[in-house]
Amino acid sequence: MKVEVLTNNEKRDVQQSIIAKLRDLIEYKNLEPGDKLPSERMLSEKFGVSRSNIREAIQKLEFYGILYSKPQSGTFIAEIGRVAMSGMMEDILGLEEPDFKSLVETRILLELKTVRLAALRRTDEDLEALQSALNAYKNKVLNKEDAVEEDLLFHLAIAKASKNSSMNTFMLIITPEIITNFEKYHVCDSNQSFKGIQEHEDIFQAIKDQNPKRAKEMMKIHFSVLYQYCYHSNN
Amino acid sequence: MKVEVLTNNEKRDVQQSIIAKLRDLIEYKNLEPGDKLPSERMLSEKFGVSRSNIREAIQKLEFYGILYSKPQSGTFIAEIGRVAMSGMMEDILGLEEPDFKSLVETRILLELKTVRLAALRRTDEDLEALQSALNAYKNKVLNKEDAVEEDLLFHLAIAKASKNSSMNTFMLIITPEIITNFEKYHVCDSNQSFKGIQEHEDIFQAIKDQNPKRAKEMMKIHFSVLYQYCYHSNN
DNA sequence: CAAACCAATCTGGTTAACCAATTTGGTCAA
DNA sequence: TTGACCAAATTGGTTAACCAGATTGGTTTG
Repeated sequence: MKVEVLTNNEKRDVQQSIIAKLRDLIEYKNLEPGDKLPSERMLSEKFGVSRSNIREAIQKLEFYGILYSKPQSGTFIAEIGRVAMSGMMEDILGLEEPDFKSLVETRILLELKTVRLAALRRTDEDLEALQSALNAYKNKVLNKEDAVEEDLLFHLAIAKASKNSSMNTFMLIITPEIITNFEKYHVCDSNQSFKGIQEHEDIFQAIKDQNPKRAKEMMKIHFSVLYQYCYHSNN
Repeated sequence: MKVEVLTNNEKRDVQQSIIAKLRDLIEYKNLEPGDKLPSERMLSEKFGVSRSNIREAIQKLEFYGILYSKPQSGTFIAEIGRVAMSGMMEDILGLEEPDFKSLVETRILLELKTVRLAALRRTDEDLEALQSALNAYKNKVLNKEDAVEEDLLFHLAIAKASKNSSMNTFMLIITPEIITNFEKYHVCDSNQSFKGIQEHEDIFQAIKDQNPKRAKEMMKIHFSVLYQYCYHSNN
């Protein structure tokens, strides 16, 4: 068979079309929660794509909890109901790549919460991790070096101390995108300033004092520059 | 070669150990951003695991933006710096499966924001989608049928109207988990009540009126039961 | 007649073979 | 000496073959 190399975008389109076909199939066959999907081989033949493509599409739907696979048995529709499944598939198909504004907006939302939770729930261990992350950041800034990474690790340490694994995961997901865009748009320049040190120390102190309100307040100040960028830029 | 069938947990452990080994390798070899990783074949031999396992681990690190693969060329370390990379890998290794409390906490946080953004940014199209989701929900409740799915789709429609693709994605990620747990712990019983209809209509009206403050307020009321469950239960 | 049993078949998961684009090291001509 | 050029090796991606467990339909046995 002719093998062709696809770009990432083409690959995504193929996957999206498979998901759409799966949705149609489920609708057409009136498959209900718990029902078994046709085998991967059959689907690959029916849709005219490779089994790998089918598997990847199924894995994506498994990630969103819509399907689940049992080894040596089959792939099944999760117990979330036909209506919800159909609607969710539609949403997944309509998902766009997040733009920078969405990322920043989400980061601010998450961090104003994680810092509050961290102040409430931090253990002494968390405090040590935060302290060392803060020190690493300070050293870099005082040496006038680029400190974006250390800045970021401090914020991730806060997410970890929040004891909320969902938010922690989401922070990890958006973080690299944020870094890339920061470097692209040179948003981070202000973070190299000495002002950042004081803000970070204020946040750390509030978490140490277990003062959630002040922690959130200090984080808000820390984000004020970002806020402006997010809501007054044309990007 | 002997083929063995692994459980999901065993598979996860293998992947985690590969990620840890990759971290050690990068540390040991002092690989920097932009550097090329050894080839998949070499790594699979070095670590004593199959190439598939290596590929999956690499794909996970690609998902978090730590690595990137160029076809017919190699896998490279992303431009996020050694320190950030090492720290993020550590965080990824330490990630736990989200507990129900984390999920609910995150959902509330997200939805109080998306409903506000939806009120600010909704188009007439969004309004139509919201209206039809609301109608589907009302019909189900009035027929005394289970309406968890329709409830959920209404909330997803709000996320979509918020025009923030990150939050929309995150809502889609946590939604199935939430449903599953709702059914397990029977949290949703209250949603079948007629009270839910009024609350949903209030939220819808606030979005229609483009009144973000009221929209958030109404959502808060809608979540008050959930709030209690989240912060006063022992689970 | 029902239940236990068994072999053929089907399934998702895994491994191995293959493909084409890219690197790379060396060669040869200008 | 240098730069264009080429063929062989390397690489991630893709396809095909294979594996062991699960399912299933029919058969046998009590």
